Amino acid sequence: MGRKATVYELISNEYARKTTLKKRKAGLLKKLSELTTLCGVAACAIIFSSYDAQPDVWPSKAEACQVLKKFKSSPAQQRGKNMMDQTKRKKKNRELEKELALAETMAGENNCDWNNLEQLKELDYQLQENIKLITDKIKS
Amino acid sequence: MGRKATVYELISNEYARKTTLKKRKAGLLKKLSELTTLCGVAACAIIFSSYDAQPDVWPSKAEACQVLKKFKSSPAQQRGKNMMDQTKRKKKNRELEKELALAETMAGENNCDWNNLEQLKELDYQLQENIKLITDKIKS
DNA sequence: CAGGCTATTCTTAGTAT
DNA sequence: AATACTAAGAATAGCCT
Repeated sequence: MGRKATVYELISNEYARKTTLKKRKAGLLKKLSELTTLCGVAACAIIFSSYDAQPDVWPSKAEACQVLKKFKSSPAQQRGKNMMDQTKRKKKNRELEKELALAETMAGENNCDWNNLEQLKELDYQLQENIKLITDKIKS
Repeated sequence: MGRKATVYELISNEYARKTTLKKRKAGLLKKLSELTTLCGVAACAIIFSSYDAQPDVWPSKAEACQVLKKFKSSPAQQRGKNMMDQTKRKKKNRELEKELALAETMAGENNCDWNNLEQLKELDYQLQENIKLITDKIKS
């Protein structure tokens, strides 16, 4: 009973690996949810597993709404800080390019099958749609 | 010493909130790292906090490389499953549009300041670059 | 294969430096 | 603010059903 010390390498037994993935994925979601609630931040996680064609994306839309409502109801002054920080932020854009490049890394590692490409395109489509939405709101 | 029972709501004290954010962010990163190592999946997390103009993006590029190397070295048959699943996957694309829309949710909740817009644009730029990279690799 | 159990390991709130 | 400590709380590996 109980548990052995965990060895941090790929679990060789497929059933054990799948079970652990399921359990830990749930644990991670809970932690993410707690973090957003306790600290008033917005967060998401994406997991590309071999078992599902589509990545698991968290949080659910409903949870995201809840998190962002709380974010909105927090003192406006706090959120305002970021907007006053644009100059400093712009200077960081070049560094950001390097940091944000998860997808680039995937490409660099030759992990370039159609599945990944489609996922990237889908993400890009979503992003562009939302950029439009936000731009329209700011204009109006 | 030790700890009290945790109440899962926004921590009112700013210092405590910031400290908890730091600790739990580190814990989450560790969990994410363990998950990818133990289960052979690729994963990332993004946290938009009020304290930093830019979101924290995980894993680091170095860690992503390591994860994806392991992913590559896993049996090709397993990765191949996804590629045979394209038809089913395409049917899921409409559902995916709803699931992936974290950014859309942010827009829908009127959380539409320039900071978010710039972040989305930056992400989109990265995605488009990587779509180009992958497309080129597939063509060649 | 999914769900429950529990000993054990792991995480972390509060505190001190 | 960053780091270290530690007891109490939380997550989970291996089992069992």
